[in-house]
Amino acid sequence: MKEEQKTEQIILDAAEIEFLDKGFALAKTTEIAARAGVNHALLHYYFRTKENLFEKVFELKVRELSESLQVIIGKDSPFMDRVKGGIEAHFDFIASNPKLPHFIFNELIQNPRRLEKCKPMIAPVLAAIYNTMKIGIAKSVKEGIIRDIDPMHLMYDIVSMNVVVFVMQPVIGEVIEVEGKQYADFLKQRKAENVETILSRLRV
Amino acid sequence: MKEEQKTEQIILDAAEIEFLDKGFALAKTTEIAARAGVNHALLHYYFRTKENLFEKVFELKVRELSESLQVIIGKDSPFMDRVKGGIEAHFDFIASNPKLPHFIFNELIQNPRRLEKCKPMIAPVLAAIYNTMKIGIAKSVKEGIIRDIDPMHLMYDIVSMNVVVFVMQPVIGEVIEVEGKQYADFLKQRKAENVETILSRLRV
DNA sequence: TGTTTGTTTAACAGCGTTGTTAAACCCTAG
DNA sequence: CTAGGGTTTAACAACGCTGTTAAACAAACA
Repeated sequence: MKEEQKTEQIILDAAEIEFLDKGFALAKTTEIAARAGVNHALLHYYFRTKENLFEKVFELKVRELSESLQVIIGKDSPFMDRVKGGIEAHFDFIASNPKLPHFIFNELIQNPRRLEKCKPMIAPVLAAIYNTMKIGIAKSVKEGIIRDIDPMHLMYDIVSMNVVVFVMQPVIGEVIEVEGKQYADFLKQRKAENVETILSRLRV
Repeated sequence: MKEEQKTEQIILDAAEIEFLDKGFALAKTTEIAARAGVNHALLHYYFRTKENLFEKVFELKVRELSESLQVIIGKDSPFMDRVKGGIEAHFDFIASNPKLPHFIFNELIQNPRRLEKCKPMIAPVLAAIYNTMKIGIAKSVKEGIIRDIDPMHLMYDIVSMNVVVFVMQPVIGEVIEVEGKQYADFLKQRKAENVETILSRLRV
């Protein structure tokens, strides 16, 4: 009987698409209702305000993006393998959520109140990753496996390389014509390139 | 007598600040007028519409960002030096225009019509850089100075590394407390890290 | 059966923003 | 001195979007 989703969830799903696509400012509640195949009065019946609905979507997405960083750490294995695996996992996550990074940062930049609310969600995640990396790096440096590097910079390196290609894709993809299959190939190359670049940076 | 700028330019300057800060959707013409120290009727007297005013600002900024890529090429000198100099120059440009990349991409993503209009401005610049890089790389590979790399990927590598730190700064800077002097130091480190990472990737 | 819950319809109030207009004003170049 | 362009004031029309409301309706359920 509960085969079809509840209406509330249907609206949330529609909202997610709309918000990720246009951002809070340009998204319209009427459009979300339409996309959900539902009357726009009903949307307000469930969520009362646009802000309300947005927050529900946004918090979920912030959590997802935070967790995506955790995969960079990976499980216990030789350091270089862990880094490689971490970069690839992180890349794959962004690849299946290509609009996520730009969306999150855009909303946080444009609305200080939201940023304030999210601090406590983001800070501990960053701290945890930083510490884990620091330990792994220190150990591997002592073993002479890698060059020394500030964990903060390593994080920036990985995130930079993995995120930018997807943020720029909507623009670059229009400027440089590329077919679907070609783009898939390009992404595969890009993933390899990112891994290789970071590993080169680490190799003694 | 022409010591003070013309009103039109004053409005443009105010608009630039406002648009870069909030983006087209959230910027208010009244706010721009106020910031320009000018009546809001006068703004419309000069530019008629918000869209009009925005386009004037936007085209200028797209040109600036495009040109910033050109510095990556640099002048004639040993390849590794050229790359190093290029990365540093590009980094410095973004450092003094930290909001520019996010602004441009955000507007292009959110408004397909604008993207369409900008294609002819962007495409030739990219093509030119691509070709110059391709030649430089081919030559240096033959000389055994660097490993082979697709010019496209090298471009992505450099831009990724240089841009992300500034895009993320408004958020990360809130999450991780950092004083002014410390931030300046961090940027210096970051620039060195970016150069080192790219050069490591290229070294045989 | 009647009650409740979810849903639609349709109309509308309120708000903020953009863009317009008319009138008066001020400065300065001719 | 005066004519014209730049500028202000103040008011307002128009628009689109958010959020509300009342009434009717459908379906599940007691």
